[in-house]
Amino acid sequence: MSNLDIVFESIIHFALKDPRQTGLGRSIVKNGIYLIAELGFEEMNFKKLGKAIGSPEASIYRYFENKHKYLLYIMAMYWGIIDQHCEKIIQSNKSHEEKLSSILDLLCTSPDISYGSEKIPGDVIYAIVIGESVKTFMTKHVDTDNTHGAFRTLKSTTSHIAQLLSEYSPDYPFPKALASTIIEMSLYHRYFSEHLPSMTDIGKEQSIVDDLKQWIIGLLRATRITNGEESQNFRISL
Amino acid sequence: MSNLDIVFESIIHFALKDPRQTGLGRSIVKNGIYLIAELGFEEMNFKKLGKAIGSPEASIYRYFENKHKYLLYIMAMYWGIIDQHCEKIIQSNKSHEEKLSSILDLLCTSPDISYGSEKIPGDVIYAIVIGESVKTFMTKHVDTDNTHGAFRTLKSTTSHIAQLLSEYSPDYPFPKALASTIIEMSLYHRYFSEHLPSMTDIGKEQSIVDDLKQWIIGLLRATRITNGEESQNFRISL
DNA sequence: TGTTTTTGATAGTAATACTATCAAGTTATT
DNA sequence: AATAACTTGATAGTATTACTATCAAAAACA
Repeated sequence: MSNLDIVFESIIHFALKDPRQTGLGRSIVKNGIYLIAELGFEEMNFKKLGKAIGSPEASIYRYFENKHKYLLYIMAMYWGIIDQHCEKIIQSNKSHEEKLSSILDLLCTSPDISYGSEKIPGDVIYAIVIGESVKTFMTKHVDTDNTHGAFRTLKSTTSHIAQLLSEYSPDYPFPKALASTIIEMSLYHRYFSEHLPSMTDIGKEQSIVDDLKQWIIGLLRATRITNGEESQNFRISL
Repeated sequence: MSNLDIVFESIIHFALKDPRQTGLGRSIVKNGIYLIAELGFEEMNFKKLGKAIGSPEASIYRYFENKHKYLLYIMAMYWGIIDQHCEKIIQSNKSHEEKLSSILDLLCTSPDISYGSEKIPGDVIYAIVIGESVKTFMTKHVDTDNTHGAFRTLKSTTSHIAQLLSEYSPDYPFPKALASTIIEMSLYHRYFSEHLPSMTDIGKEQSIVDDLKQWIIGLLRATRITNGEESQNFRISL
C-alpha cells in the first residue's frame, strides 16, 4: 500500500462508497472538479454534474451524501496529497532553506493528481482549491466537521510546515500561525491578483509564483532575526 | 454631513431604498446582523429575519434585492467605518509605530457601530465579519460585484494601511500584500483560535488580541530590516 | 382632506437539495 | 449456465429556499 493509498483510505468515510473503485465514482470526482472549476461550487450541483457524466442525479447521491461532504472529500484529498509531498521534502537531506523553498513551490503551484486511472491536472484542482477551500471550514458546522476529521490533512500540512519553521527559527513564537498564513495567503494572493489586484502586489513585477515566493520568503527571513537591538526578543511592544 | 454619513451614502446603492431612513429598514439591518451572528449567513434567510422583526419576508425584499446584496451592504458598511477610523489615525500626529499599533487595535477588536438610531455592538458585527466577510468576494461574480463598487471600502482600508506601511518601511516591496494579509489574518486567526486551534498559536499565551498584535507586529518589524548581510535587499533567493 | 407612499398579509413560482422506487444491467458465486 | 447480490438508470416526488405578485390597510405628506 503506497503512501497515497493511505491518503485515499483516510478520506473514504466522507463518501458513501469509495469513488476510486468504480468508473462512475472516478468520473463523479474528476468531472465534478472540472465543473466546480468552471461554475464555482455554489453554481455547481449534482444535476448538472449528472448531465456532464451522463448519469442521473440519484446515482451521484449513492456516492456522496450531500454536496458539502463532496467538497470535504475533494479538499481533504488535496491537502492529503500536499501533506505527503511535504513529508517527502522534509525527510530529504537538504538544508532548511532548501526545504522551505520546495514547500513554497508546492504551495504556489499544485502537482497533477492521479486519481485511480484518472489524471487531474494540477492547475484545475488548484483553481478550485483557491476559490473553494475556505468554504470547507467557514461554516456554522465547522466544529462537527472537525471532529469528523474533515480538516485532518490540512492541519497535518500546517503542522509539518510549522515544525520546519520551528527548526528554521527556533525562537520564533508563532510557527503555526505563520504556517497557516503561508498556506492561506498563497491561495488568497493568487486570487487577489486575478480579481482584486489592488489588494496585493503579487503578480505585477514577476510571475505570480516568483512574486509569491519572494513575498513569503521575506516573511520567513523575518523570523530569523535574533540579533540587533530592535529584535533581541520576539515579544515586542510598539 | 459627517464622514460617517459619507460612508452610508456610498453604500446606499446596494439597497433598493435607504434602510437607515426608516424604522423598518434599521430593524432589518440590525436584527439581520444579530441573526447572522447567531445562525451564520447560509442558515439565515429573509423569512426568519421577517419573523424576528415581525414583518413579512416581502417587506425585506423592498429594501434588499437579494440576500447577497444584503451581505455586501453590511460588509461595505463595516469596512467603510473601519476605513474612516484608519484615516483618522493616519491623520493624527503620532509616530508611524503608534499609528500602526492603533490600526492593529482597530483590526483586532471592532468599534461599536451607530446605525441611525440603533447601536450595533462591536463584538456582534465583528463576529459576522470574521465568519462571513470572505463570502462577499469568494464567489463566481466577484468581478461584476467589484465593478459595482462592492469592495471599495475594503480596498480603501487596505490601501490606507499599505500606504502607512510604505512610509514605515520605504524599501519593502509588498506593502499591499502585507496590508491585506494583516486584515484577513486578524480575522482568520481569531476564527482558527476558536474552531481550528491547531492552525494557530494565537489565543494561547495571552489574550487573543494581545497575541494577534504581537504576531502582526513581528511581521511588520520584519519589513524594517535594512542592514545585516542577510537582508541588504528584499529580493531574496533561497 | 385627499393623495402618495409604505407596509402587512397572503399566495405563488422556479430552482435546489435531496429521497424513494423499481426495472435493467452487471458482477460474483456455485 | 443459473441464480443471487449488487450497481446503475430512469423517473417521480418532497421540503425548503429565494424570490415575485397582488391588494388592502396604514401611515406619511401636501
